[in-house]
Amino acid sequence: MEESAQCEQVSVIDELLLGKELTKKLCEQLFSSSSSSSSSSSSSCDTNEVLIEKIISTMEKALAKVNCMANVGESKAMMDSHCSFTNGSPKSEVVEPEVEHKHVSKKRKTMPRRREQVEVCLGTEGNKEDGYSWRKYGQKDILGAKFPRGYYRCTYRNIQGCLATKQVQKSDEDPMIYEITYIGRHTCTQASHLKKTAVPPSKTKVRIEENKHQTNEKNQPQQEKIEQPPETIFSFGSQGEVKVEDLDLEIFPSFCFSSPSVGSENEENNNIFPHSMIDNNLLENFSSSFMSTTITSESDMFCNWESIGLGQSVHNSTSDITDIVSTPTSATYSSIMDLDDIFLDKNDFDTDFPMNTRELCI
DNA sequence: GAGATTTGACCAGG
DNA sequence: CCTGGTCAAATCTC
Repeated sequence: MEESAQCEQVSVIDELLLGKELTKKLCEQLFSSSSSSSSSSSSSCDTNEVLIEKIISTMEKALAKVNCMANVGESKAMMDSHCSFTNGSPKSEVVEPEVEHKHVSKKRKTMPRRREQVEVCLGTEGNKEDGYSWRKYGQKDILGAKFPRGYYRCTYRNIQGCLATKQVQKSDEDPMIYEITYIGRHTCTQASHLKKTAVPPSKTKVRIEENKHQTNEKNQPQQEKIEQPPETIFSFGSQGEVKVEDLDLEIFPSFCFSSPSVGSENEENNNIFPHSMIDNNLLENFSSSFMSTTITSESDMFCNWESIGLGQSVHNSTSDITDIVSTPTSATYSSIMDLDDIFLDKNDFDTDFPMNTRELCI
């Protein structure tokens, strides 16, 4: 029994390593093809798609094995407690509002939920840059942190029972950076509304900065609080980063964008990114799939994944993603929670994943 | 006056 | 017992 489990584990690792290699290959291909000529992607696209299919296939195999192992092994308990989502089984979804209310727990920490963390460099308090309306309900000095952490919940919590919350904390290193941790998903109407209208918050102008050279162009999404001069900036790359972390699930430890493109206004976004950030096509894909997105199955996840890193060259169905976005969270990925240890190493992504959004998305 | 924010107290996990 | 997360009364803003 244990031997077979070990064999399975090895084969899973093999699958994942293969996936990693394929991903690298794909990245190299994407990077080189887009940097050489942005318009001649048709030939490489075919190859890319093949690669993508391989990657997806590899991942699905690995996941199937992991699931299999999990069902047999002792990790099942962990899976269950971690809102196991064995392929869409509604049996144990993420703790739903009713459940949370019943226990009236003042600590949400232990509740299984998906977390998203955005680390943006921006000049405002970061309260509404994601387009949702939040209400502050607490502030706490955190041990070891210079700045207090602010606790926000969805404004429509009482009205619509939306339990989305977020925590905003200034970075110790750079006070201009706010670490925002999103907990739970919006179940309120603004979630779906935002997806369609994506009304940018008003007032303060925001622009994307590229390596300290402000690429202030046509798009200047706005923010609500004007505590900053008009120079409110979102930065990416070397100065600032957009970091997405699924703290509980840790599929993608982090992403760093090195050079954002300034694209046309995107109307479709339902996510936690500041509107301005969505100007970037990649971010649209990225955010749609990973930020407020709910991943409901392995295949969904990999669809998302494919839409994230590969930008437009691969992404050919926004409606799919939109559908995914509006799907209830049921965290389908507990079975691969720890995969980043063996596959999605942070450094690998930072260094091996050449996500030059300008290259990819123009 | 309604809604948002502040802030001290409370609660529960580790 | 310490700490983080939440509550809720007081206060502020529009």
